[in-house]
Amino acid sequence: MTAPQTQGISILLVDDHPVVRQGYRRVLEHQDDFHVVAEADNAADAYRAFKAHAPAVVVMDVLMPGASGLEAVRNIRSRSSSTRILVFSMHSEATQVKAAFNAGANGYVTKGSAPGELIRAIRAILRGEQAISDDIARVLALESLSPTGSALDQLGEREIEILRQLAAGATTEQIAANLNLSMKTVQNYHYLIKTKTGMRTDAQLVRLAVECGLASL
Amino acid sequence: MTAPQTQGISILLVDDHPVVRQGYRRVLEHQDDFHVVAEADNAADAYRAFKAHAPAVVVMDVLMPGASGLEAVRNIRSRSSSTRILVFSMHSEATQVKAAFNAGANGYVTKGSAPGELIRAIRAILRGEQAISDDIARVLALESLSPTGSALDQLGEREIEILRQLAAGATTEQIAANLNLSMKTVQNYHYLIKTKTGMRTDAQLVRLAVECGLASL
DNA sequence: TCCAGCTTGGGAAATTTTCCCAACGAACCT
DNA sequence: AGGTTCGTTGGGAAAATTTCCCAAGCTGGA
Repeated sequence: MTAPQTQGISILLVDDHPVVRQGYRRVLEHQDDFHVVAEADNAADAYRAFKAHAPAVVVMDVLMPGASGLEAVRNIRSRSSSTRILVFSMHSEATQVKAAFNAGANGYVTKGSAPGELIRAIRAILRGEQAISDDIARVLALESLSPTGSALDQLGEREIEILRQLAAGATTEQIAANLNLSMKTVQNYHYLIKTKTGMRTDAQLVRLAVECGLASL
Repeated sequence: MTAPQTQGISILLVDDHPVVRQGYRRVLEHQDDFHVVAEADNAADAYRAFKAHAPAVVVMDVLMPGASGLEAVRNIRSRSSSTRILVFSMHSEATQVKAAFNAGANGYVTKGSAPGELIRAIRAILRGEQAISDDIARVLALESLSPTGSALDQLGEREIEILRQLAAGATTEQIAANLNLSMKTVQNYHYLIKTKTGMRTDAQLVRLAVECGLASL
């Protein structure tokens, strides 16, 4: 079940854009000891390819249609704790990065990074380190300086779930039905979420939810 | 001011992600007569590179930080009507595609397209045709079948502007101040927009605005 | 045990939403 | 010209929601 080490480092490459995969494949195979053994363009195929090839490293874009890439990261991590998973993404928000590491990623590199950073990150996670690209490091560093963590830290589980559904477009009535609550309770949560987060309009709440990775689109 | 034809087809490649540019460069230069003469990673540099190299074709990602890529398309088009501009984008929404063509693009290909489609599109626009990738064709075809065009088609200018500001997170009061209207008028627009678009919550309005390219994130 | 914090909801005033309506001007058609 | 449509701007009034205060049950920790 562990990856073969005899002929270099086996890599599974996951991205939904063929051209982007070509770019990464080229960058990766420029390293003599790297070998892309499989590609996938969605989360389900990624998991299948992982089981079939048991690669030493999974390089994955978390932004894919259908099932979330983070879902795939979680699945892979639950199956193998030794596989190194490097996430690359368009996003450099701290919440996105944390979500990736929570899901089991070993590294996080933005798509804007230079090719060399990707290589360095892979070598780092192969040594057992955690790797992030320079721009991510800057974002996280700045965030750690600010007294306010993620806006979600101040919210309870129930509040987060209601914020998620609000951002998804659900009405108060639908949320109440979904969670078996009275509309009154949902209204109170709605208000509480706004005051706690300092958002004044529902539109701002949606943007917050998206920033925090609670909602997409 | 026109591109030299003697040594093949000169191409300017614009994308903010270095690795993505590498992927495209590889695909493009696999064609003997294609030659990438310059790259740029933002709208301003793209315009500068265009003026410096006068490429026959500009291949550009419209989704870039800072100034919109569409802005750059407009600038280039206003300077040269003979330059062929191929837009590629993550998005396949009809409104995005129309916006690109309105800005002066000759073709539109999604990043999810196979490399061959990109090549075909470039050859097509070089012949003076308009080119779109298969998935875009499907989206536009379906849209032309449905009686409802884009959700924005049914909205007036003022309504669109108010929707934009709502989605951006502005309060009724702020919008009224921004547009020199009474709050009552803004409220009426807000309601009218919801009924016209069939959206029930403000969160759904935000999602609609994002889908239509009125707002980001 | 007691406190703190999450969860759940009632109550009531303040505010907004909802839908009705009217008026003005511009564009368009005849 | 005259008429019609449509976008824009707002008033009014009932309905609904938001806002804020309060309380009770529950859980986990000091």
